[in-house]
Amino acid sequence: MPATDSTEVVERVLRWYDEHARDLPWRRPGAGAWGVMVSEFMLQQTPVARVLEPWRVWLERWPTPTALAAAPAGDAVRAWGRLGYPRRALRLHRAAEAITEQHGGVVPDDLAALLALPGVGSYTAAAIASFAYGRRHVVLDTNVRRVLARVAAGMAAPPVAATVAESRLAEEFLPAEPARAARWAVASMELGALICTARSPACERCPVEDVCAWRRAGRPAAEGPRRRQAYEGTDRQCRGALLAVLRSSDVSVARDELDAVWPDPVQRERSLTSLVLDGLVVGDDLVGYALPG
DNA sequence: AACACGTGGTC
DNA sequence: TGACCAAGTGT
Repeated sequence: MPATDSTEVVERVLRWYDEHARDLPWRRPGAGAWGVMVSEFMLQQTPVARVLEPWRVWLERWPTPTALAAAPAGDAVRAWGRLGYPRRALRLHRAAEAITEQHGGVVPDDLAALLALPGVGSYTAAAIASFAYGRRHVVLDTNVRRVLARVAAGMAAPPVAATVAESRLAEEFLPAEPARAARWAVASMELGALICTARSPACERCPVEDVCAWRRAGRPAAEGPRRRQAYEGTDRQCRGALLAVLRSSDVSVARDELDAVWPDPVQRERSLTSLVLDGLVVGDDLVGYALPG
């Protein structure tokens, strides 16, 4: 058992959530499992504020997995807009095809079937099963990892890579009753997103401040600085520049038009090749380049 | 295990 | 002002 009284923490966080939950569109009853799934794809590494509008447009245009599967993959990539990581759009499209062909057009409700879908990893599978279907699963995203690290372990931040200890801890907090477990999953995420934030946590408004191990220890700083990945001048930035050209064009784009947006020819070639390899771009120097039909 | 993979907002 | 951060996945 953790030193922290998990039952008490869960109880208080659920009560806090009752009062402070954001009214996000994918949390409304009408959103459906597909609405939840689309939101989870869009929210991978992307802030809520930037997802709201693309999500609304997406669901209006493709209300079901089957509707999306019937559209060209390029339409999905274009509709993804500037959310970032456009491979997610491609994976979502491929997942919609798989759901259409293998699951009768219905988003699966069990972990194994969800995990088999492209772009669905352990977090997203648990999130869909929990949020859309009320199943009991540990939903361990960056918010929950941070909340548990602080409340129970007294650390400012969770380990860089997820550990079995974290999963075990999360399991101890998970209520036995499925509906309550699902509620805890979304509530603990919300606490991490609104109160127990990475930068400047609002402990004074936290429902579990007085039992938080990190708060009690005087909010000690994190261990070492985490080195982050560079972006400026990388292939990622180059790919983004190339794809931006193709996103904004309805017709095939000539090679020299792509050459104009990135100075280094070697990196440009490498990036374009990787985009084609990913399936985000189709074409060649002869016919030009475009998003996949 | 470590790295690739976009983009934009914040302090 | 640039470094950090945002509901991860795939290799």
